[in-house]
Amino acid sequence: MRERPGDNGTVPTAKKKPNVSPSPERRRELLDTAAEVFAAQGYNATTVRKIADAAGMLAGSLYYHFDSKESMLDEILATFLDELWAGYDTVLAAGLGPRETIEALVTESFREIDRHRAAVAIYQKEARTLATQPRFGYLADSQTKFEQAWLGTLERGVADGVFRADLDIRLTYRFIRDTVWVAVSWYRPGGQHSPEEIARQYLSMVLDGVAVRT
Amino acid sequence: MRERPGDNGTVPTAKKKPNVSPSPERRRELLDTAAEVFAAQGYNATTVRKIADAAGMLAGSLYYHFDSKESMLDEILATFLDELWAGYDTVLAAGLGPRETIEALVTESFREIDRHRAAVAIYQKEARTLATQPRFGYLADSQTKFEQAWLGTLERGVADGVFRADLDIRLTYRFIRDTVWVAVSWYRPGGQHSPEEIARQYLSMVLDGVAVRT
DNA sequence: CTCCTTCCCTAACAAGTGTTTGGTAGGTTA
DNA sequence: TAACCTACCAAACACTTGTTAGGGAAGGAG
Repeated sequence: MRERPGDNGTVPTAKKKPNVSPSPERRRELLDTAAEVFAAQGYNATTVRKIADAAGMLAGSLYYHFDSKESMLDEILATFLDELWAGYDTVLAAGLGPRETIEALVTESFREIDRHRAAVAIYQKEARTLATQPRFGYLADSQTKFEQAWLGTLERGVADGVFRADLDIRLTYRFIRDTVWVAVSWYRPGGQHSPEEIARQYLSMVLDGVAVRT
Repeated sequence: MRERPGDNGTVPTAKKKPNVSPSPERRRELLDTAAEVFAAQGYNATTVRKIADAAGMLAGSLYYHFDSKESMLDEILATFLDELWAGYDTVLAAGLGPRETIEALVTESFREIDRHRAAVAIYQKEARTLATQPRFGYLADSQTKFEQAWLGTLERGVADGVFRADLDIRLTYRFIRDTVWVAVSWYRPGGQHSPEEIARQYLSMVLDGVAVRT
């Protein structure tokens, strides 16, 4: 999906190669709490001291595990997108019909919201501004791939006569995309509806409408 | 709608009563540019120096017109909400049927997005965190009123048999509310679709669905 | 002319920001 | 025991933040 600096072997020109080796498990723990704070307060409003507070340590100690505040955000978003695309690619490779593909993508999306609520919330709030930054270029790449997948499926559905042809298809795309992801603003895991149940009702509204058929 | 400190006559306990009188027109100009920067960068990521840059002046000069950065945000949001509710109340007082009320509310909403794009974008991003702050309590009030208006209309529609009864009505409410307002993330005034045209297509999707009727 | 108001600038302030450096307690290894 | 590694603390750093105080240019009013 993307290249992360430092992932490949020891590069002599690497600026910072820590002479210590923090455990990946602890990193994950800290990233989870950081993601919660980011999601609740917003990235810019979150200070490293707030993250450290939530983790029960001091601000400077975070830099034993991470290069910077930005690299925490980076890792949170990249991890989420990797998992998201693993799910999406599976769906897209299944060779389903247009309607079934849309249904599977929507359901998969709600599962991702359930799994990565904090990361999705951060993505929703910050992606647009971050995508302009070179470091977060993979966000723009993801959006492009996202649009291709959804728009392509919709076009296929129109061609097959299962989706309405009288609608602006880009409008439809943004409509479905947005309706799915904004759910993160109110969805709470462990609520009265499972992700699958929410997906079912969302799909019913999007596909069939909320009005009674006359 | 709300009480703003300093709106009522000269209160002796008022903390800051400027001995100067900046012109309201200039305030509006500055608030418009401030709103653009807030919307583009996010409130917390926006420094007063960036606003001053965009306005062609220095940071300190802003304080001739405004008490604080926060009061700029306050005035931007309050002005927007006042106008929004003027439109909504007109619709709600018109005595329309449920479906027509929803249609009118959605259309009115897109007009507000067209008129107050920046303010709506700020509202979308920051309202949830701001509403907890006492100063921005009117945001929570507005959300309550908002929910009553929309949810009440939907319930009336279900009772009248014009809206489906097999859907979770709160889910439907959030669905419609979100689909309308997230449009601000991509909508640009002067684009190829007028607010009314977008409203028409949105309503067609929400009410009748995107699937072809069989 | 002088006075006054409007509007902005210059220059600084204290608080808070992300980050670095050196140190150290506790456990593991030799 | 000695050497070492992990994970953190304590204290500071350079910088940015919102905000303030005093001053001054421009223009209209008397």
